[in-house]
Amino acid sequence: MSKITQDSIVLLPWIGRTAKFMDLYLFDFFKEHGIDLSKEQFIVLKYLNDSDGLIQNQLAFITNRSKTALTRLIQTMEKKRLVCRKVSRKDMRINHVYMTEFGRQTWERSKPYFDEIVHELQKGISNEDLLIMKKSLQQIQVNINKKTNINQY
Amino acid sequence: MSKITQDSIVLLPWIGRTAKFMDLYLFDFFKEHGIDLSKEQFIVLKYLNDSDGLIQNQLAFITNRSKTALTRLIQTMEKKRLVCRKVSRKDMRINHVYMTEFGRQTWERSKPYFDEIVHELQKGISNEDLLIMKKSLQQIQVNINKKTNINQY
DNA sequence: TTAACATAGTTGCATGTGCAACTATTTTTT
DNA sequence: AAAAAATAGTTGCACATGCAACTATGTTAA
Repeated sequence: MSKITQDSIVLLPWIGRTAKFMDLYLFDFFKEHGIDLSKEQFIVLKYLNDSDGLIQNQLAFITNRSKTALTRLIQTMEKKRLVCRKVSRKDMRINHVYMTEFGRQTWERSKPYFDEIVHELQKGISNEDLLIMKKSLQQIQVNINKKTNINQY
Repeated sequence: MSKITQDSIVLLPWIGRTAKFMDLYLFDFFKEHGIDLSKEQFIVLKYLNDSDGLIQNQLAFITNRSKTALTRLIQTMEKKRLVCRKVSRKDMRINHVYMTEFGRQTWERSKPYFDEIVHELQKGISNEDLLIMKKSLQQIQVNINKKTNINQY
């Protein structure tokens, strides 16, 4: 006689677990093909490819992370020679982030693999369901944002 | 004339972002109510509440993490006096993990808040869509498992 | 029985995350 | 002009994660 309410379905753990698995899979897949790149680093390259020279704050904002996390991410990427930082001459507080030649090459090599994985992981899910899922994920984010501001942008 | 294919919808980043936001929100919500507990720690308490004295390997398996990650997680929780470890007398390689009294209290205090958050975050999503989402997330995990074994269980 | 293998857990190293507090710089206010 | 406030980025601290290599213990095979 148990009543089936909406709350019988608890998505929270499923989403986290799936995200973790996807990240690992992506990382390993890149590695298998000789690309040393995490999902986060890939995303940074993606944005820099669209508009090179973004400042750290902007990058933090559009990639949804704290400025601290971004600082460290860029540090790591700088060590790997994927990007480099340059202080703005107009405002010495600001750092612009640029792709290196190696960064651009890495981006171009990795992009097809990324697309392949996206395709692979979404196999067996109808287009309709994918849309529902995206819509629902957005709804969850709306629900969260109603309550708090996540980052210290 | 762009063809709308299944691949036009790229869920991968959405899932990761949503998961991150949810974790943060949960952590902050607990904190607001005087509970110092991460999502990961909460989940460990959940399993220990169901069957106290699980061994580390089992805990790693059912919580989907590497034994390394679990070792560190338990270390942190031991520092906080949420759990304690006891070496098995039958097999000295094995550690059993037990809830402390404080751990049990913390679990019981946090559970209602967790349920509240689940309810809160899923607001505005129909039961039907939640089911579709769960099914799709499972499908993604199946797709990944077809390719690799994620952890060193 | 001793050598080989298997298992449980830990440690070093690398990655990613956020908050609070801090420095440096620029802008605004008084 | 000097003081106050805002802004960009960094650093210390804490947490979480995985892989490879390692220790200790237990089991199995030669």
